[in-house]
Amino acid sequence: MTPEQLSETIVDALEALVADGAITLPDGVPTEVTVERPRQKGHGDYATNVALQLAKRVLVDEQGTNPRAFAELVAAQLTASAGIAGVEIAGPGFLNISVEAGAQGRVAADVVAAGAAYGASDAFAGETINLEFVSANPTGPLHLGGVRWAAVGDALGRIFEKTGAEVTREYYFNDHGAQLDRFSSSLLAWAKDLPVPEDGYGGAYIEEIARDVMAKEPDVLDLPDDEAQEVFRAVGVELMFAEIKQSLHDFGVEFDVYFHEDNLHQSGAVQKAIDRLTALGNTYTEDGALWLRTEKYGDDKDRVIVRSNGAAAYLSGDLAYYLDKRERGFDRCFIMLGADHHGYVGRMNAMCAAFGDEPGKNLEILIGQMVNLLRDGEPVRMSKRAGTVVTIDDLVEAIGVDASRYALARYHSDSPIDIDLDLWAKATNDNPVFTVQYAHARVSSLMRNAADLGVAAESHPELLTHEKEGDLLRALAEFPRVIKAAAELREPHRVARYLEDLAGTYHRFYDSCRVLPRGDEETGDLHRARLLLVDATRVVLANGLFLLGVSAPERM
RNA sequence: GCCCCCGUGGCGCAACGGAUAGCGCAACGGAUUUCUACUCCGUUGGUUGCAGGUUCGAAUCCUGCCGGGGGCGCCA
Repeated sequence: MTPEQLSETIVDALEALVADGAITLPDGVPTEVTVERPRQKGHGDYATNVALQLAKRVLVDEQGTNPRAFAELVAAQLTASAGIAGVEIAGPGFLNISVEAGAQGRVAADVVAAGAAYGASDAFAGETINLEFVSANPTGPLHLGGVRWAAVGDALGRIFEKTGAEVTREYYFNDHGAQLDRFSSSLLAWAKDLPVPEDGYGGAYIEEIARDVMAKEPDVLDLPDDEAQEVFRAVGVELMFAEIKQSLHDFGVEFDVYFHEDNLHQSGAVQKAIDRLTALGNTYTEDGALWLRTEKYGDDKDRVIVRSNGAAAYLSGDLAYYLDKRERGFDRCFIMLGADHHGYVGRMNAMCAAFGDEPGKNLEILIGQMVNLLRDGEPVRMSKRAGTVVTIDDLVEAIGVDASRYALARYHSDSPIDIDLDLWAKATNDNPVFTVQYAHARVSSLMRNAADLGVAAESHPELLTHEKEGDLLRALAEFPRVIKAAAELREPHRVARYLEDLAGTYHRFYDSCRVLPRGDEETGDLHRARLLLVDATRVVLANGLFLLGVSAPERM
């Protein structure tokens, strides 16, 4: 019996009590109730706080009651329900519920039958979601700043898809404005053997790109400087686009849309967005510049969108981009940024409201704290100007894609993280990604052995009565709720933590429950039932790793 | 000065307002010649930064303080 099914059973019990006239619920019977796994052993398989939640609103004989008295009524009704082995009242009015072994054991067959689909739900069905993440400037290779969201954003996308949403992954190239002048002048400076310009970019990649541009356009240095710089800009940016896309592809992240800021300016979309906001009365002119009334919608102050020299300010691109997404039909637009951009949250939400939309719903901005790398216990320092940049490719080269993605996705994005490269490269149990992948390999090995012995999995739910079998079944039943919570809270790390728990639970089961027959022992139903449980574990480990974009190896 | 995030055993972290705050590592002591030992069991270790408040119930919500990280342009 899964928590969802138990919730239904409890709702049915409440309805039966109402139908019998035992209680009155003026606000109606809830459609679902909270069912959780008790932390403490001895508190049953599941616990619910319905009695505490509803006690204030329930009437018995037209009178109010207290949580414990109400709990007694629910417990009596529930005890008579199918699949329930026992109910105890504890503390202020918790109901601790034990489930019959047969009802519990069916989970294994359900998981295996669902296969890759196990864990899916319709919690976000009908939602059209746009996820914008990474969006690093095309003035250099992808560095560590954007990498966290590459892993977490893609995982979140997979989680939303698993809960029924339609997801578009999108990357915004800021290929408009002064930074590209700095990029192209840096390339030109290198080509002409001049020092790195003020505010320019340094580093080995500038040299590489400049060389590549010169290889493609051998006569570039014969042109006047301004024309030469234009060639370096056009060709250099194309090369950067290609390199960034390749890095992301190698990282296992596929974007559906690469959106170019420059298009918004060329197509008139920026002007259209500004006109829209002006029509809504949310702009004004002062000191020769055009301002957006963001303060009116909760920002610290108003923001310039067209500078007094006539140039569009950076925010104007964001206005047009947001409007474009909304017009493409996205109900929910997510933008994932690093902590160094948290100052944008206020103006972006205000911008959303200025269009008449609802910040937090139509536009949701997620902030991820900083990532640092540790090598030999020492932080790896970065300087963009000196060119000592740690790139996504450097990270992958050091620990591989699987460990990189797992390491970035296993922490709450509100916490800054230090990635210890030595730890994440280890093949031991203190490396979390190893722990989970190893469990999958161990399970796969067992399945192979079973096939060699000719033992086939079979469902015998009533035979799975061992304590460790119960632990494993309950853990497997938890998976859909973990995914749902991860989606609702935008917290993919919950999936990783769950998998680590599951791996531990499996190891404990494995240690005390022999699965395959030994020697010339005859194969029995318990062997087959346990093998089904092992297969179910394999399914959940594989499905969970998939959500994180991490491979599930069959051998290690 | 203002804004955002964080503060939980020695270390790294978890816990959607619920019960005796969990997990991994480290430390100590055991099991087991193993269906992948890259395993399992046990022990030690906490006033959840501090002080108030809300609640039947607070690590979690609110206020103030202390400490750490990041950010505050008519740059992009």
